[in-house]
Amino acid sequence: MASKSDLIYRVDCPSRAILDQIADKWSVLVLAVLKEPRRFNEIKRRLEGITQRVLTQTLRRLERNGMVARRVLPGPPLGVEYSLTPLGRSLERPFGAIYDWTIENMGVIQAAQRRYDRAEDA
Amino acid sequence: MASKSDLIYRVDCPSRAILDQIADKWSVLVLAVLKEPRRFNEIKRRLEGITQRVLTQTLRRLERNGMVARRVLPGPPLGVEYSLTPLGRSLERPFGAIYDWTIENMGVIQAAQRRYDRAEDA
DNA sequence: CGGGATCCAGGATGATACTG
DNA sequence: CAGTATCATCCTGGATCCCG
Repeated sequence: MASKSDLIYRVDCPSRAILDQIADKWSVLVLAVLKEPRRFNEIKRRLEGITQRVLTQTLRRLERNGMVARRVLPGPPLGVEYSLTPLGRSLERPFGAIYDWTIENMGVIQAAQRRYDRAEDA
Repeated sequence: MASKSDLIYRVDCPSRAILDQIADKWSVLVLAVLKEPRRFNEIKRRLEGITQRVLTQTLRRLERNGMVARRVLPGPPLGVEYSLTPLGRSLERPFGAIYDWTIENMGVIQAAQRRYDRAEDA
């Protein structure tokens, strides 16, 4: 009875690789910040807690995936502006839904965590 | 000019902690599998590539966050069934949107990646 | 069947220093 | 300003063995 079709989410499905790329917290937040085009340090300042290294990596990954465009501003002084591509903009809605869900359900989740942790102690 | 409000996504906002909890690929896939209640090894079989350790951790985390319910089946033989709570079910829509987006845009993304990688070589 | 405990290696991360 | 390079560290995940 255990046929091949039991395996719904196969490892070799490209969607799995893509999920790996986008399903992380910083991508959600970076995409949110880039609703308007911004420069590197602008993004960094708005995402309290991110390090320059991780921000660079995240932006590179998003750029490679075609979700973010990188544009060097005619200088000096040096400047680089990041913005959403059409593909990146198409992610705004689903990612926004996640973020909104998070905000809406913060209270419920924190209550659940307290309940769980209390039960653990016993 | 650089006021405190520039900092949209503060580290101390609980939503950031919650995003940490849910924004990973396995949560998306586990929640998808649990559209119907399933037992541990059923889930594991359907999520090709996940190890038992990681699946356990993911389920525990989802349980702690109040998104998944764990129920020990009257045995023997032993059995444990996992199912979505109402909170978990409320995540189906936004997570499903992410998954659908992934499927729809696989081709575009892979093309972008090839383009990027080719440009890198040069 | 459904895990818990342990060990171990590799990748991610933070801090720091340097550069065009 | 917008990164790259390096190093020490930490944490995750894989593999394995065991138990009720």
